[in-house]
Amino acid sequence: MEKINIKSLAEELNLSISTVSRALHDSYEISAETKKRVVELATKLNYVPNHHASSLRSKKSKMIAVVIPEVADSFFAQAINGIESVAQENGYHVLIYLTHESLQKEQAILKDFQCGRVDGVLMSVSAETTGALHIKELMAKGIPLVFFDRASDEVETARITTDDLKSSYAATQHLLESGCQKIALLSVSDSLSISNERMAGYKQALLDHHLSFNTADIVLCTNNEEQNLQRMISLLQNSNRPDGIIATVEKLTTSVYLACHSLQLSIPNHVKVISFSNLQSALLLNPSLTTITQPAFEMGRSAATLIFKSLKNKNFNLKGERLVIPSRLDIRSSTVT
Amino acid sequence: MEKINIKSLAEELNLSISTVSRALHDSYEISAETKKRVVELATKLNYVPNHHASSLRSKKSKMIAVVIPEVADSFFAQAINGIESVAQENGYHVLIYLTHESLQKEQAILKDFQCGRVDGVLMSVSAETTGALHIKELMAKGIPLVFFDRASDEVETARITTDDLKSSYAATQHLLESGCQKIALLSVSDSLSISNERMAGYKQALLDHHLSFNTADIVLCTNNEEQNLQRMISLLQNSNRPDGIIATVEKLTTSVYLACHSLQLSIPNHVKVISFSNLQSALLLNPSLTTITQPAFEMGRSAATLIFKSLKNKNFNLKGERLVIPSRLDIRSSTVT
DNA sequence: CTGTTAGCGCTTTCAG
DNA sequence: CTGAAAGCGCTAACAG
Repeated sequence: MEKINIKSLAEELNLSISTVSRALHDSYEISAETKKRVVELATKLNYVPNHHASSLRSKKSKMIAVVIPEVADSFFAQAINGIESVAQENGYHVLIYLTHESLQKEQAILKDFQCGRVDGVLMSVSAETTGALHIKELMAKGIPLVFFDRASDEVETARITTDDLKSSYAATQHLLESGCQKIALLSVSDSLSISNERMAGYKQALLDHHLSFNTADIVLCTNNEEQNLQRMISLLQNSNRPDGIIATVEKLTTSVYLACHSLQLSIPNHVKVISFSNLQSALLLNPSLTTITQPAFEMGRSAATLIFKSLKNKNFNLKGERLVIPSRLDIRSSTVT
Repeated sequence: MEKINIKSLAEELNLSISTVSRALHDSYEISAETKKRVVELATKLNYVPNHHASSLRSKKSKMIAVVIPEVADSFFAQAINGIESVAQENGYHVLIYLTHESLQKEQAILKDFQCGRVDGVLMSVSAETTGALHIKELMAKGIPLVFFDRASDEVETARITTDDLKSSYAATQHLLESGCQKIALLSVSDSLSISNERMAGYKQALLDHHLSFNTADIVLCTNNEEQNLQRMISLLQNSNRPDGIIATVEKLTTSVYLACHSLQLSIPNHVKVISFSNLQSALLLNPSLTTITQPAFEMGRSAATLIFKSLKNKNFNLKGERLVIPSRLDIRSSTVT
């Protein structure tokens, strides 16, 4: 079977290549008659346009990139769902890149975008990221970028976040009102704005309840599960151990649970736990864990919508965009050993 | 700033375009000296190759597509993680497509690949999929395709699965040995091979325990959560209700839980539940749910590895490849109301 | 070891 | 309303 492209279509129809191209793009300057003939032959011959050629020529790839730390976390899984659904509606394709929280990888990935591989980028920065030159460089090339969840403070562009400060305030308050005396906060970064917000809400709640804030109660965790578990254990086997814990990232909750298990501590009898989270089904199944449920799907949709808006409407400015989508405090309280 | 490409590099260095191209590709027929000069200037000027041009010319996109029903499910989230990690190691890029269990979408997506958008495809077919012409057509164009988890029986190509029959046999057996008299199986499809396997293991276990198998105990669920919940409720409020349930798909577990909750049934006292699943952290936190934990990450890695093997080694035949990665029965048994 | 040349398939002025 | 022609940036014969 001979390969079929607009050239072969043109020959078959005794039209010029450009006419066929225009007809397929439904250009206004082509007669209805011709359009019909072209489209009919195209479908008959099962013509599929070569996207590489059109991208090369038109400088538009019809692709967006999603750059995230990991997709293991169900937050990002759902965010991808939201992003992909909007992309499909807009005829765009979605590339996924995982940084595994490494700045170096993040840089390499963004650098590759400079050649126009994608038309826009949705990004959640890695915990390791401090500088922002790689991001700025990319944007300087005219590629729009939207942050979702984790943003860099050094870059002026749209960001979709949750009400991190408010929700961690609410979480802390809830624990205090449930009788907790000593609340620990588990964090993954001291540079991410999102971590700082969550920390700020926590501190503010303590202050408003006339409690002193103790640096030792903030546990900075890493990407190393083993190590995190050890930290949880030493935190909880301390005679002066916390009776409330807020995990600012879903997966840290596992470490807490494991630590409690090995120390024979009961949740929530000995320790009350609140986790920032997004496990739809699973946490629903779990009777012991109060969660701050983040609107991952909505955040994904919003971020994608914004990118496409800026892609369609060239003079649309992303800089001012700040969308805050509220999360939900889901209180659950059965007992678990 | 003037745009920089291999042509501008060539001019700057007084070399020909092809020499520069070859130098950047580390071709053996270029002197070390020249290579060094080229690479140095390239990095100095921050040269980023235009991937659309090279794809067009070389007919290789260095991209693979992952086509899955949804990513909400943590199985696919982890599979993506596995796939992306292998892709990164091999210098490939990953496109994600969601079919939302719709055959029509699946067809449209695969059709677009025919123009060479991607070099290979990893796929888990949608529950709705019956025919396989769209898949065969794609493969006829020389695009390698590997199934993971959900395969089509009508297509001869590599498939990565778990030991579905064995694990559902084990699950059923476990319930029987725990004293269950009447076990229901929740399924999502009666055409997917994976569903059939799981059903077969279930039936076999019943037979081996000299129990009769009752068609009414197999509940076919859909993509509609509301509807599924209703079915669970009518299943469980029946006087002759099952005392054991196997959910062949993670998210059906939610419906079971909700139904039990509204009917005030305790898990596992009134009903023992086993779920095919892959929630790392969350189910770990859940004390009541025995799971068949699927090796999602490994399956993703294996599928990707296979694709790259076939991409590198053109005469590598995928047809015979059948990789079965064992899942794990994780028994948990605390009580939940 | 290096250069010349001919496109990949498509878009897009510019002419009619 | 349609056609001719010039490339997008890169690769890969082929020639030296």
